[in-house]
Amino acid sequence: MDFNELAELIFPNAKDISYYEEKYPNRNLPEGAAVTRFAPSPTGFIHIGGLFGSIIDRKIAGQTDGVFILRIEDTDQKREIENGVLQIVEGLKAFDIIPNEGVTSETEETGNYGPYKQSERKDIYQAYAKSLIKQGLAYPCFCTQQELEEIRAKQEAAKIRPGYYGIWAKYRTLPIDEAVEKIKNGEHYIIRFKSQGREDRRIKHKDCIKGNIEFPENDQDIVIIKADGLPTYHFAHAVDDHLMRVTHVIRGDEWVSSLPLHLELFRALGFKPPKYAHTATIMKDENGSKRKISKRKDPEAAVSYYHEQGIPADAVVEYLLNIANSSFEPWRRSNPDKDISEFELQLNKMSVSGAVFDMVKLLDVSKNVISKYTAEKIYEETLKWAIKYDLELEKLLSENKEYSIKVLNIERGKAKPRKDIAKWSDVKEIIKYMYQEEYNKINEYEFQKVNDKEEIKDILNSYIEKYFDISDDKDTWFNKMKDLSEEKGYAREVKAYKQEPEKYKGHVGDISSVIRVALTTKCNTPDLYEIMQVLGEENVINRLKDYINKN
RNA sequence: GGCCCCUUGGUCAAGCGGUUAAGACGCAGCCCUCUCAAGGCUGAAUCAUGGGUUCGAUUCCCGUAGGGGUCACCA
Repeated sequence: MDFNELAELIFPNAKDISYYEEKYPNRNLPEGAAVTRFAPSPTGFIHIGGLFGSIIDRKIAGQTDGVFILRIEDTDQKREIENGVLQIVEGLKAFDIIPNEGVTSETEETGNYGPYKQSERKDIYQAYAKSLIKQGLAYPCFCTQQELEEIRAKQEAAKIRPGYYGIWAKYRTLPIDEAVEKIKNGEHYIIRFKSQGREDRRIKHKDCIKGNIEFPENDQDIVIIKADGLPTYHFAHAVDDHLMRVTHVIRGDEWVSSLPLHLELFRALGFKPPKYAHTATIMKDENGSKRKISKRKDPEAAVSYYHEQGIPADAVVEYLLNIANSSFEPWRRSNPDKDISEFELQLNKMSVSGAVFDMVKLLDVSKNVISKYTAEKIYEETLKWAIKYDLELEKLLSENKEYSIKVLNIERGKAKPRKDIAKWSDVKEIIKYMYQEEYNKINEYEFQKVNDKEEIKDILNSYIEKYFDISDDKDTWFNKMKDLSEEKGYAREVKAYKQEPEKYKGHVGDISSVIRVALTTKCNTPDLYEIMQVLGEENVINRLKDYINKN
């Protein structure tokens, strides 16, 4: 009996690996083109960290004219959820991340290096496992769960490194004949890698982000094929990334500790290892201390949170890009209108330690992103959001499309656009009073400095009678405000008032505030002149008279 | 506990042996022909710690502390 026969017995139908090597040839890509992949498990909605990684993947591939693959790692069937793949595909699409190759829906995919779901690649993994067995680099292990636990218990008692390695690897030296006999007897087994590594030797590696790292060699005989015939992550990683001709493996830094294993696996399989880029974990600040952002504890860990809040996908992407390369922000500043695909991301400029997720900063980024949108776009996006999350707003917007766009256009579309919307859920509060039926519902007027009812009514009456003319241009309009101020004993200029406050009842700002509040109920609004223009002559007069009559 | 990584203001960070230690968010104040959102200006605020090396360390080396990751037939 020899390794060949053992391999045949275990995987009688597996093809020779040369079949796959030919089927998935080297890619014909320009020099320097990067092939990247995002390889999530279909276990739920996309996590902010997953989104972060996929943005990096997309960019690195995109800026080198390479290929970005979406592969599904569904080798743990216990953890799978229904529609898991679709959630990933749609989740990425919402952030405008479209892979060039790989899975495109629950059942479809595109590209010549598939299948892109690991559960459909069983034959491939087995072929490579068989090849390893033939070379004496893998072997069947018949340990039961209980035996494994016993080994661990002994190791713990003796205070030595736990694991399946060296003398603890019970079946690594089992004579082939005995292994064959056990298999023929129907004993359960899995396939382990026969590590050639030694713990007292060290290996060096250069990570694209972390730089030089050094650690002891791997000597664990890890499982490569599980009892269900599917591979473990480590084995699938080596086989898939080799066969898909991936050049850059970009993944979270929880994987760095398995680098020695992966490197050894690539060598044993005769593969050229890819470049690795281990990205720092996004953290959450909790009472002053950092911890990994958690799907369970932190709502903002799930990308669905941003949809619910109405934070535009562009903004989230820009914020994340900011965390990825701090040079993004100055770039954006000097290229306010360029597409982010023109920004060149550098892996070696990425932070090695995890950044605390900063919602306040995200909102600031978002505010800037939105300020560049047209009123039409804001209308469309807000409506889309409202359809899902605020039916009242949805009604308001869809019943008054033209008018709403005018409202949203106040102080917009110029060199210094208004920056008061950070998320779609802000919009309602900001524009509400511009709609008559909503205005009617509000009974609180936020009068501040001038709050005597008779004084207010007097100012409003005079304004309607002597000064208001909707066809005035802005300068004329404002001069009339000043005239009104003067008439009522208020300073024409704020400065004049500040110099001699005892001479006046207030200043022109106080007068405009009275009109502003009567018109909008609010003391803080965008430009009053523009508001009046959008409201129109009739509405302005009605609202002012309404106030006078009601009070 | 073993192994690996990390440590510049409240947060994101630039820096890569000699700097008044950038910038952004946030905060405070002032300015801006009406409030607010902006915008402009100004300000408070940082090199975890102890040893080395060096003429000189935020920067290089070692230790300490703190933080993170990882030690599965999960990825």
